[in-house]
Amino acid sequence: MKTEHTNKIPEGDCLPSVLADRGIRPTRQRLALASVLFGGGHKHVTAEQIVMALHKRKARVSLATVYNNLHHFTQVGLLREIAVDQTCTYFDTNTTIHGHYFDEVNGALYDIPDEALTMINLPQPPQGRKIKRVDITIRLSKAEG
Amino acid sequence: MKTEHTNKIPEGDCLPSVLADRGIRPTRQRLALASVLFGGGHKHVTAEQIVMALHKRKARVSLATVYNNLHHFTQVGLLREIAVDQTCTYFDTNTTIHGHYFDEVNGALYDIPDEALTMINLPQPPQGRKIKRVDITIRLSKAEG
DNA sequence: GTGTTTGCAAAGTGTTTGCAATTTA
DNA sequence: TAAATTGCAAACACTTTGCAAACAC
Repeated sequence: MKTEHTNKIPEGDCLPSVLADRGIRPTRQRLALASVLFGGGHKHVTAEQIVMALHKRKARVSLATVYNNLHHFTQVGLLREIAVDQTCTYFDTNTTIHGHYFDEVNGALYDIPDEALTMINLPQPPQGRKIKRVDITIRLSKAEG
Repeated sequence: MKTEHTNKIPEGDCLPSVLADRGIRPTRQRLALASVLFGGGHKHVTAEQIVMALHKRKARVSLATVYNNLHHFTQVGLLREIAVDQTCTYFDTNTTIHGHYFDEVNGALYDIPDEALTMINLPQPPQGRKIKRVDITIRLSKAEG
């Protein structure tokens, strides 16, 4: 039997198996991280936000470990990196192709509803290359007037 | 004979007026910068590349001044910033909405032809916000065998 | 002359890395 | 016990800033 990598990630006791299925050792730090990330609903998070969330739960995980594992999770397809701007890296628990609004006024990042944006003719990659990721970001600023 | 494109920024003696039109003082450094940026065809550049290009032309402009003026030019609409990834900021002399390929193999950044990618239903911005910028980036990696 | 701009070097920011101690299987 | 993982602090790369000197008008 082969594990299905659906977009839905189970909660609670299932968390260790989420990691195990991808060949990742379920350490205390990783379980805490997974619980914050996959504990309910999709999220857009920065490393900093993760550390704060962990701290609130009294789970001490160093910033370096958070970074290492966010990248580790990304490599195995549990997360998707989002290029919003150069000052800060966001990770998205929704790994499907979809766009984001980035609100410059308050730094908020949220999904563009699928029905609000349609792309057709996603182009073929050039020779010898494959599409690794598609980033679509609509930056918002304060409407004047 | 070559026909000049219409939405190109004029060269030579016209450069000072490009700046003057936007209320920017045409200093030696800014003219050199404008000449590299707008000297022919649209370009995607980093601050580092600009400094190297200027150096080749024996025009000494400090990195700080290049950064300051790239942002200054962006503010007045001569350039558009592109969020490719967090390690480096690109500026585009083509300020219209269009997508980019970013080739992770060699760091190259180039336009997606208009006909290769079509977006319909560009969404309305939420209440109190306006769309400041649309970033569409397709990241390419090596196609494995 | 007056306000703007420049350039240097220092400071800042988010991220990555080296390595000894710890933990997992 | 062997290999993987963690955490700290130092290193990093890119960008911004403070300020005196130079420049544009």
